[in-house]
Amino acid sequence: MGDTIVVQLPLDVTSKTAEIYRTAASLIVTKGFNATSMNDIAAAVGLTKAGLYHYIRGKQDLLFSIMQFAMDVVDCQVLEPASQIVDAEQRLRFILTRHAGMTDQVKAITILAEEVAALNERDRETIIARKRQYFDCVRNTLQELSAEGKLRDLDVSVATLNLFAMVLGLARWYRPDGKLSAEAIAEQTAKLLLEGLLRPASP
Amino acid sequence: MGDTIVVQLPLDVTSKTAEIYRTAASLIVTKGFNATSMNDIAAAVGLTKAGLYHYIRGKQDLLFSIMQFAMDVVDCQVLEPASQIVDAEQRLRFILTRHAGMTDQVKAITILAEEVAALNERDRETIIARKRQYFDCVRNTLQELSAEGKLRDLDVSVATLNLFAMVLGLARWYRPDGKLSAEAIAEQTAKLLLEGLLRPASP
DNA sequence: GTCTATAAACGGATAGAC
DNA sequence: GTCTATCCGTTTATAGAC
Repeated sequence: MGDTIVVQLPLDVTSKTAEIYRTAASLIVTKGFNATSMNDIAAAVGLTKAGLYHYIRGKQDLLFSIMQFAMDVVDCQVLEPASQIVDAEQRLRFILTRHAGMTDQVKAITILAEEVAALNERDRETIIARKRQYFDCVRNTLQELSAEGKLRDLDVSVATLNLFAMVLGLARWYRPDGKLSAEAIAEQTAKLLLEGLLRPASP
Repeated sequence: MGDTIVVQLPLDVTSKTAEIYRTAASLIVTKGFNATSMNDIAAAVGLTKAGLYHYIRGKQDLLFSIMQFAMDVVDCQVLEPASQIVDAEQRLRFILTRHAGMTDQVKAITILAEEVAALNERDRETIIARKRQYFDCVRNTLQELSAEGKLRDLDVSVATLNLFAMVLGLARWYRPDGKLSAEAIAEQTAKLLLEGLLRPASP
């Protein structure tokens, strides 16, 4: 349970572009997309605004790229491994702890949750479709648990949305300098959710 | 349990200013504060930008007023009645259902949670202080429950933050035209949280 | 690749007529 | 109270030199 997450990144982390994405993501998380200017981003990576434009097509495009990157991470770190777990309860446990445990490392996931409104229509559809895959995975898992009689008497869709609200909320208030480690918080959150969702083992 | 919430508003709802607050709040919730221009707000209330300035001092001031209004509602609809409930478990139940049940009516509460960064320093301190009162009320309630042995083995602070994430998240995804009523969703959410937080009754 | 300079548009806010 | 017109700062984005 205390195993380190080895993030197999779907992008060359050493490239300048990747550095720009990471820096921009960090700024956007703290200030919000619209309050973050290209000047801010350029300065943070040690460039002028014009220099920055050598690497990216525009601000909209930058946001979309960051979100695609975040979805890539979710896909290969959570969704793909989860899909290979046959037992629904184990799968849910894995998704919760894995996602919660990633929050301090991959800030871009917060952007995925909060800045969809800033995308243009075409890009928004793409991102929403990818997010829906994640949502459906969790929703189907709860559905399975319900069929197995393991779920409490809850509406599956509402429970899924509630679950996401709590897990995505982590990135908002978590501070690396707090008294609890990211792993400890992830475990606490997973515990609270699992107790709330699952019937107590009876036999 | 199915009783209607009679909102004793701390502001004259019929005034033009109140209409501006409501309209602006609605826009800010969907587009975000920085992406909402004074032009957008003016047009939505049927005025020009200059006309709008007859009613409000500026954009920053508008945001602060909306947040103060939202906190007034929370105070007199949730916090004040809750403080008169002596039993901690009953108090928690009340806070959860009451807050969750308000989400479709008072959109401004979402702004309270998401746009604090857009405030100037002085106003931000005021709002954060008022929010802390709410947070502390819930935190103390969980603390009491813990002392009574009714709480599961959870970190009280983390549990409180998790609780707020889920409850505040409601306003983000709730749609009035969905298949479940606001009350039903509020009940579901409260149930999930209470089962997750409290030990099962043993005797 | 990175810079200076600048275009073009938009934002918040105000002056002053009616 | 509401308007037209305008000021001024900021923003995204580009042109073109080095």
